[in-house]
Amino acid sequence: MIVFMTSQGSTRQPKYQRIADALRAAIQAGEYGPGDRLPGENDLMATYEVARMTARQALGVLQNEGLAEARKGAGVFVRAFTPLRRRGIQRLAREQWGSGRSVWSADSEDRELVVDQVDVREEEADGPVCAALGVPAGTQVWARSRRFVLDGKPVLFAVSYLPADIVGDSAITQADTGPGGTYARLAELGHAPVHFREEIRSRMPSAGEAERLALSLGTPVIQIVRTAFAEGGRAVEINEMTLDSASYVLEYDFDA
Amino acid sequence: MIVFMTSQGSTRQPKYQRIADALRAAIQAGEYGPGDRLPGENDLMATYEVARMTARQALGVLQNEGLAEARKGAGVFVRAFTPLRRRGIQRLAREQWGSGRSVWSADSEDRELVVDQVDVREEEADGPVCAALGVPAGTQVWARSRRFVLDGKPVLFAVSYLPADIVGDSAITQADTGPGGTYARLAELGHAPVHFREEIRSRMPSAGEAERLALSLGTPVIQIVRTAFAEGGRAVEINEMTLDSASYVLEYDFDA
DNA sequence: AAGTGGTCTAGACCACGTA
DNA sequence: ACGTGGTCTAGACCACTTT
Repeated sequence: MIVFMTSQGSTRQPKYQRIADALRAAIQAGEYGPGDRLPGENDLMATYEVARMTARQALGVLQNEGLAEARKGAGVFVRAFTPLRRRGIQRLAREQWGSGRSVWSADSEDRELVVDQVDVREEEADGPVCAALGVPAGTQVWARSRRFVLDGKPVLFAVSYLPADIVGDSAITQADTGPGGTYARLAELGHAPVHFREEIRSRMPSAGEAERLALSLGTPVIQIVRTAFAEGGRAVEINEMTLDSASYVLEYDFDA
Repeated sequence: MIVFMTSQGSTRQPKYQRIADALRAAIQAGEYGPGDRLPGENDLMATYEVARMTARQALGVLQNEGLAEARKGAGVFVRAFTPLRRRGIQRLAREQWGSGRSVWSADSEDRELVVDQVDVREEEADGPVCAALGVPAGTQVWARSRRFVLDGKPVLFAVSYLPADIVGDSAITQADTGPGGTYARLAELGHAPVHFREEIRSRMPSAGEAERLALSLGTPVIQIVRTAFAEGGRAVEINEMTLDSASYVLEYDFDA
């Protein structure tokens, strides 16, 4: 006689969840450390007497939680995390860019940082950018995009928009903006940023974002939209950044 | 003659991805608006001539991206977003809690906010909490946990820890901390917070977190760990918050 | 060459929401 | 009552990595 044991059989949880729970518990108990290989589909099929698709689903749960990572032909492995600390307020202090240092140098001490996929062009601003900059629809802006790769792992990409009428033909229109970066140049042009606003969201990446940041399954992105304001309240830059959430901890320090 | 078309057949993309791409494009083109029902498993099986599991996988992609949401017995629907704006710095200004208002009232103007699952207890602090508070291992702390439900949707839960020796038997040990909340009480006790640090991470929720916040698939959580410092630099509170990323936009305003 | 995960089929029963 | 998504089986071929 065949007993067809559905999920109701002895517990009310689906099998794949119970398998995922067991693996998750083993990871958190330290039985599998960062980088270790987990039991694969075939192991789980044997151990738990389930079909391939069910074992697969269990491993899928852990990947979607960001706990594990599959490598084709090799196995499923426990993920390791070593996030960067991004000090939101200090890194933008006038002393940073005033002294000729890059804002980014504050985030990645003694790690190899490569800037990648640089693109600088003049274009017509779209709706949301116009709204954020407070300029009429169709205004010309300079759009600067680039990607940051740390120790071989892409961690962030960013596009910043500046109204064309204030950047003129300064180094902001070049790939290399020179010492102190965009903000130092804006200061020379008489539009030094005096105030910043950062908006933070988190969501799952689109397929394109996942590829550009080499994200594994179960990794959200953090989106930061920064507006820089000059004296008088005019918005002089919008910077739209997309970060690998596994690579970053954001920090904001402020007084009551 | 049967042509067995594998993923290599005419394109190099898997079928389920092509189906997901088509649906995603239709959503972004506005063919399906927020709340609309997408074609279901049976529709996709017929339209694309695939097996149930393949149609399912395609719909799974959209859910994991946070674009769609399945309702058992009903269908798969396009998700709608209307995030709250949480002004990280202004909401903690002394005037907020100094004037007897709750810090939370700043986030949710004219929406129905319910505080839920309140639990206040004295306990021994664990490792990470001790490190963050700068107290020796095993120190007694008060742990205050609660959940916030906005218009029927849980949006956040938080646990805050305060060293037992400074809260004494003040209202901080009660479910209701009184006008101005914990920070106003700390001020009365001579430990008014003068400085805050917020650390922000994002990741996929555990199963427990997903349930407590009623998160659908493909929704990350944002974790904020706030440390409040009194005059002299002593940490007087750690607040560990877990937010539904679909319900929040964080904002930080500061000067250069 | 052997083993791994990735994709896919063609069935099945279930719990649930809606009509 | 019916259609929906949720779970599950028992096979199969593929591309990939490792040995």
